[in-house]
Amino acid sequence: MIQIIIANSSDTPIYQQLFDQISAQIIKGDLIGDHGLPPIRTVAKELRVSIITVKKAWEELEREGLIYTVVGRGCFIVPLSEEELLAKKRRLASAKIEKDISYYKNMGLTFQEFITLSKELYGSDDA
Amino acid sequence: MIQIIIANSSDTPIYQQLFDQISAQIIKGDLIGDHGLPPIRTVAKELRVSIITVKKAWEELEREGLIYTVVGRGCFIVPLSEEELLAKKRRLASAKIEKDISYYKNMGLTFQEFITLSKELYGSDDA
DNA sequence: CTTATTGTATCTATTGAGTATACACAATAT
DNA sequence: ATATTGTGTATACTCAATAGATACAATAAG
Repeated sequence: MIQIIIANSSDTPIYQQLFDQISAQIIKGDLIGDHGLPPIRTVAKELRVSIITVKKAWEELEREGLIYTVVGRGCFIVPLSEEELLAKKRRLASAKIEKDISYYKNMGLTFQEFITLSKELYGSDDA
Repeated sequence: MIQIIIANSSDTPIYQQLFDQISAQIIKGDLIGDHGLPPIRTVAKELRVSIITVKKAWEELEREGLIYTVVGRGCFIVPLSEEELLAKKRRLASAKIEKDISYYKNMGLTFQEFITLSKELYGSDDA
């Protein structure tokens, strides 16, 4: 089942929060393919959010090839192999990392400095 | 002299673009301390932008301790030692990296994956 | 075929951020 | 005094995000 937490205080738009959290869960394999998502009306109601907002998030998910839609039936998670999930993850991550890095480079941060800071801040998963 | 390029097409607010570019130039040492910035009216006029927008950017720069203001005289770059500049750079970078990383972690990206992708995308300054 | 369910489309409306213009005020320099 | 520069504020415009409501389209279930 999908788990979503909306932070109205956040400066991140609600539809973006939805996309981020659901795409993360799909990519992590927490939401298995073929599994159906709840009707957007239901999601909107439970989260006390506009249908439009949910729709917007779902559209992005579909654009990323993570869900598909059948009018009259509902929205479903695209069944993806482990390999495909990994590719999706890399794709989403790369898009963001690329943008972030251009910012770091502009401020004159060298790769070494970047790595050093990242290591400190990543919370030591490993290395 | 300050060099600024405004991209109206960008989704980044103008005042943010101003802050980013000027703070970067200060931190890199391109703008030397004690040096005065042009009057905000002048900057606004040359960039064809509202004074309010420039003001907003300048306020952030002041908040970061990069410039200081004297009413009636103008705005000036805070003279900082190499060491202090480096500290500022780390501070600004860390703030952003920390936010970015929380996003990567949420999408289930391990530190190793993150490093691998970063290495590919940083454009090989070094290693 | 009828009815319920679900996604789609659209209209109207509100809120807030970002931005612009203009004018008056405060502090400093000459 | 006068010019220059920063500050403050009032007004206004645009756009993204969001909400509420209603009608339509496709599918499912009976």
